[in-house]
Amino acid sequence: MGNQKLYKGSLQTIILKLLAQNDKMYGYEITQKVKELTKGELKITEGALYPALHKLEAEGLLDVEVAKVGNRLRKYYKLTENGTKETANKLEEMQEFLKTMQQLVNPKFSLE
Amino acid sequence: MGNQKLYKGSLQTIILKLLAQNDKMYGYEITQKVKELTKGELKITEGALYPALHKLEAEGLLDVEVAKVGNRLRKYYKLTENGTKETANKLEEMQEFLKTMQQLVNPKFSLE
DNA sequence: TATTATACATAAGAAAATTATGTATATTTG
DNA sequence: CAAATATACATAATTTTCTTATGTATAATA
Repeated sequence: MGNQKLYKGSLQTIILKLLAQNDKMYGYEITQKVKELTKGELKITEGALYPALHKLEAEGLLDVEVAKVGNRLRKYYKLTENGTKETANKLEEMQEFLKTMQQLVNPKFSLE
Repeated sequence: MGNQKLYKGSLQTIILKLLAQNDKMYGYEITQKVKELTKGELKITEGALYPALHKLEAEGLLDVEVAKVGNRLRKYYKLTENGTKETANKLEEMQEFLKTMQQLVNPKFSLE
């Protein structure tokens, strides 16, 4: 389908950041929120999202809580204490990266 | 060794950008230039760099020219015509990504 | 009633790194 | 002058993180 210009490694940070802002979210909700916040720029695929959520949970950064809504299940994820700490780290790393890349890539800053 | 916060996929763009600014460069020179420009923030490892250069060459984005300096060889890479076009595309994509991520991650823009 | 949206999941494969080696020459330092 | 560091290439095994494709099932909408 290939629109995607999501650099590998950034998905975790996006998930964590959203959970830091929203307390608890479920998978599908995350995909919709990202689409909304980025005006369709970023589309998180399910094949990337669910494994990422499972991994973050396995690492102890997220807690999961299953809820039944109507007849359908939802898995609500929220940050653990460790997850909150890691979120801060990852956000800082991301900011650094953005700043650095901005400088490398920005045409106004191209003094060799 | 793991400092690295290079998001996967960004290395190609970095290489192309540097070659757009410097006409021709060799591998080792690229690693040093990135280190210098980012004040040590980004360190391009050889295991990532050389395969990336080979790939860009195989895709016809780079031309290579071997030079002998003293008793040691250098492989100078430069953009092909196609490479120049692709560089523009990749830079635009990167700019988009940086803008989008900035919005997602920037604390000042955290209205849910 | 058929399509689209909601909601989860996983498996095969590809892409792009990391980490560890290997080879060799040139320069610097103790 | 010997040892260490820097220069300069390379590749292989492994890991990480996606894409793409597929599967299941319920709810809402056209």
